[in-house]
Amino acid sequence: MSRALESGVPVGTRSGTAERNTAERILDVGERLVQSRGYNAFSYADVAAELDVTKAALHYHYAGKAELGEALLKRYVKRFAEALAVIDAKPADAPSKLVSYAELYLEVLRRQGMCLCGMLAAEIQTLPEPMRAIVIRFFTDNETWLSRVLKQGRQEGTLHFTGSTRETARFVVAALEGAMLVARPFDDLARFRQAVSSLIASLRSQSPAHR
Amino acid sequence: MSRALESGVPVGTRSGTAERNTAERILDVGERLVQSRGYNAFSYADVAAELDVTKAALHYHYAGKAELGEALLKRYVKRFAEALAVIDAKPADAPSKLVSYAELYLEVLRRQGMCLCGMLAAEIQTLPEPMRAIVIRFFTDNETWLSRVLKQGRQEGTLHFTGSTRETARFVVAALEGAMLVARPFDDLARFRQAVSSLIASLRSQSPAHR
DNA sequence: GTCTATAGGCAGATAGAC
DNA sequence: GTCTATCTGCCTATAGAC
Repeated sequence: MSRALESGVPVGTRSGTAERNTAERILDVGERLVQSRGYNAFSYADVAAELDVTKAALHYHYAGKAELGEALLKRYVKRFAEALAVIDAKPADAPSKLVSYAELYLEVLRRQGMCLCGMLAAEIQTLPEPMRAIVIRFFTDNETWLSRVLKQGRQEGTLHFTGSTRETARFVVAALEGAMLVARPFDDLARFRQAVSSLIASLRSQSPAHR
Repeated sequence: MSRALESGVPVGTRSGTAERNTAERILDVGERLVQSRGYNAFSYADVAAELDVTKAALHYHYAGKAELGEALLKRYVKRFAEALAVIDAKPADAPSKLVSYAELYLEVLRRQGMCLCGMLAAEIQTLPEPMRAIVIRFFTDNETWLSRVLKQGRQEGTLHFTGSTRETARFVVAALEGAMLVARPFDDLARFRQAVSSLIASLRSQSPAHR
């Protein structure tokens, strides 16, 4: 399911001569830069240099930095939702789905990146309003998806937790985002994997009250 | 213990006429700005305007932005360590210590801020090397402290977890940093508190293998 | 210690030619 | 669609007066 998070090339959007839509390639570079350096530490000049075009060309495709940020954020959120749909398509128990879910994050981390929305969450106070709204939406959508998985796990008897499914879903999102955040300074994938193991193990274990 | 994280005024460092050391007040403002906006989104001009001095005055106290960043980071780490010492000073069971620990984060969040090192972790790729080293040190020190608390909890029988204490300590740090990160876009303290509840509840519950 | 003044660079953005 | 040229503004930083 990691495919869905990579830079897909929809055949129907190929232009006549260009190898790829410039608009799309701008998003690719911008997304990677924001994920590695942050929204406030990347510039039109960075993107332009990497694509070997001028800043003016970027402004043709995206009016300003705010619009570019909004566009790449929208695409990221859409792709993430598609990745979740892929997980849903295949029947699996709840713990397996959680592992698949964590692997989406792992794929991003592998490319030295932070979850785009996790990065933007840190910078939230400096973002244009439209971007803020999408970041918030990303988290609530993830919580909703996880709530369903957790509910399934509770019914299956494969997962055990004391709080509500919504509350626990929020905890899962927080734990994974935090695991990425902390793993990056150490440049250590193992740190992230261990955190995922601890998280899933804690959701498999049972409360003393239930014994 | 939240006191230790606020702007203390060491009496011995008062100057003759000034109400406070300017150097210290610069750190206060800089710290708050980095915690709310990030290292890359705050400037000497911001700090100068807030203190009603010129940028040149700031350069007298801290040669450049990198030195200012390093100084406020060092102070933050030192204060955090002091706060942990305060928790240690009073005998308490492991779960209580975890609650006290989480309250350190809550105090920061109350002021609309992100954990300074969590914020800098997001921006890690753009930071000067000396700052990176201190951020990493912050996390390892926290893990070491938490490892002791978790070990205590295991011995007391108040905490249960399958992985090693070090591994679980890393999970706790990740979960708390992530809970702050995600709570901020929602501007919702309750979100953070719920995540803490879920975390501590999951550490109190027992693995099926132990039943 | 703090100021004024200024340097030099890069940011985001626009006009208009091709 | 992409370019050159340019604008305005803010950034970090420094020199030198007080």
